[in-house]
Amino acid sequence: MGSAKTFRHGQNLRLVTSERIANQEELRRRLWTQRLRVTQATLSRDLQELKLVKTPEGYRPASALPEETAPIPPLARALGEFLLDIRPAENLLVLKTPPSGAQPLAAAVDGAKFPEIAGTIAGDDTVLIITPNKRQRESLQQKIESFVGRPLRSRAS
Amino acid sequence: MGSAKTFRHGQNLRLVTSERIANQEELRRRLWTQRLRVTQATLSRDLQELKLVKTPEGYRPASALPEETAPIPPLARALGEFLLDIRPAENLLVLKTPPSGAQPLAAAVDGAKFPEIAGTIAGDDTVLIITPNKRQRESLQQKIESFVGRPLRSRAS
DNA sequence: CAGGTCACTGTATTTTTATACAGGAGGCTG
DNA sequence: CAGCCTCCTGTATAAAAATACAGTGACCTG
Repeated sequence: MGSAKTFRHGQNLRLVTSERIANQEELRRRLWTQRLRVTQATLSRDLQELKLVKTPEGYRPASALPEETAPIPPLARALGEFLLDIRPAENLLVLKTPPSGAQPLAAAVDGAKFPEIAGTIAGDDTVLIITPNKRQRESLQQKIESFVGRPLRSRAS
Repeated sequence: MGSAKTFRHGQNLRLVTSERIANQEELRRRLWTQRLRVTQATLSRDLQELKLVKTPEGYRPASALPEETAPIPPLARALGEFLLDIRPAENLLVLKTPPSGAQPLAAAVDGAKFPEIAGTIAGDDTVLIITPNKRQRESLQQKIESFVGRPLRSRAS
């Protein structure tokens, strides 16, 4: 079950950026309410891999590191990690992500070079995919949904 | 002897930014070589006061990290402050703002959690709101307009 | 001067985070 | 299939950081 980790990473990112998590134990309890049963040790590793550092105001991305810019994440991985919701709208498809998830997800989607896609626009937590018409949007939506094994939670925003 | 602390703060800052200090104990040892005899507890307090956070690469000023996500302005206030124009377009709603007004306005709109909204994307002076269809856009538009007591005038940007 | 407050710090301890180690699951090769 | 990886994780523990508490000295104020 390799995808559990990436999904959990996405959840870590979402929780940590959306609410104020004081320590790993608290994060563990929040994940617990989502059926995610992991130990503090695992979260310590997760936070390290996500490059999140502890500040008095919670965990923050350790930006401004001269590190290598991550290569475009393969689509499946990016979807697992970032995709929160899919919202169709006529010839458009809106993908919701955790804060700052839109750019990497959009890059991955672009990289996949779907023929249906006319273009994409990424904000902070929203990716807008434009297709020529509703039919093509439906086709694309189906493909994307098939990539995501798990059900998506609709989050009002 | 109140100035000891200030001086030590300066030294902390100098050491921490010029070489890679892995933990408070190491910092304590470096200070020791300068006749500064303090305990780990004091350094813990110092680092907090200096707003230095521990990263895998040593201690860094928290200011180098992404700002605290500003509390989202209540919708009414944000609309009053930023909204210049409302432009409907089929199932889309374009909100114009003064320069750099789009992000805060979009945050406020997001925070209001309108059910009609599939997603928003904010540029610099433009917020694009996507709704599933024209009907919902009309509904949303009406709500937003009702929030704004004053008449809107189109201003070229 | 007595009494009170405040800022600062150390000691001892608790809380939080990191890690050494081992086991399980899956993949690959011969 | 055996043997050998690699990845991921939990348990147990070590390391690091934060803090409760108490003590000290400077500085007021009556």
